[in-house]
Amino acid sequence: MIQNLTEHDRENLQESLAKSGQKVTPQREAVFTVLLADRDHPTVDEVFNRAREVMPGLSLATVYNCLETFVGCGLVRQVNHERESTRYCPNLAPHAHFRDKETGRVHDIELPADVIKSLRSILPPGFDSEAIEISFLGRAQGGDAHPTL
Amino acid sequence: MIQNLTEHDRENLQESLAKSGQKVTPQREAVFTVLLADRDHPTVDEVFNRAREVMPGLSLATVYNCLETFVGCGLVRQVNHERESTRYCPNLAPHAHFRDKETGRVHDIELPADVIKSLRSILPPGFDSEAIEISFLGRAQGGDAHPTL
DNA sequence: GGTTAGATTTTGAATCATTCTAAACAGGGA
DNA sequence: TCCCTGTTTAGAATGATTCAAAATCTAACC
Repeated sequence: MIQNLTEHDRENLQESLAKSGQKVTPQREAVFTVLLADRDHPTVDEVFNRAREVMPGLSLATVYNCLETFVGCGLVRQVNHERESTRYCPNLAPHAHFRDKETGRVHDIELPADVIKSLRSILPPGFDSEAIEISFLGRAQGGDAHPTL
Repeated sequence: MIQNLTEHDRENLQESLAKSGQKVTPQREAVFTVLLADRDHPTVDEVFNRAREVMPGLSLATVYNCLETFVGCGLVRQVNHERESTRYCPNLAPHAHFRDKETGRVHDIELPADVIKSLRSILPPGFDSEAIEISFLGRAQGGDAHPTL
């Protein structure tokens, strides 16, 4: 059941693309819609399959292209775990990831500003960090206690 | 210039392997020696090339095997950045990684216990974490201010 | 309406790190 | 010596991702 984009999301898409001189296309809209529909950090393949349901002619390469474009204009983040397939996450707020060893599912963990600050403070002088990535590996009980948002 | 293992390192190798019922072999010793010689987080290929200098017949598959074995018995850690080749790190103390955007080099950053604790504390109840991975991305000035340990 | 330029999409081939497979090898007991 | 088991080896296979080139689309201009 893939809903259409809300007015707000569509504008967000259109503006973010415009900022880097790019346009909204039906494919990009479809891929973006899929990402927002289920925030379960899908792989490219999962996005591809879901988007196909609504746009059967869509090609895998296009999904790669769209996702790369979105990452480029800051609409989504990549999530990697070791060398497994890259996953995609439309949550823009600063957050860490928790990967469940058993299920492989990735959960978002809110990241308070003071924790970020204390992390940055461990860098010796001369190290300028633009981005921090934090991921936990372990077991999450009661899977849905903290929905995968 | 690849030195031999120190008495201490050799014992460490031998004991760690023994714990999981495995033996020291010339290949494992060579690979381990390479890892300790330059702690610059080499890729498998780099390890392979360095180890070849001292053991010309060594095969790439064996390097993969050795490194996997070492990871399995806790002698080394894998370091991943996005989907680039996996790198290997013989630093066992808890530490974060800082990846220099320009050079691609990875630096170890000491990780104080209290920072680890504050990180663990952001996990909602029900999330049990066994491992945390932290990596910074940015620019490190004066490359060797904090040697790659 | 037709034309052109530029971006976007598509298909299929290519790449590259890693894993797998099956055969050769080594070394320590029986 | 002969097994047994673990290890190494070479090469094939895998799988995610990227690339290349042709096809398509869109918007702007005439």
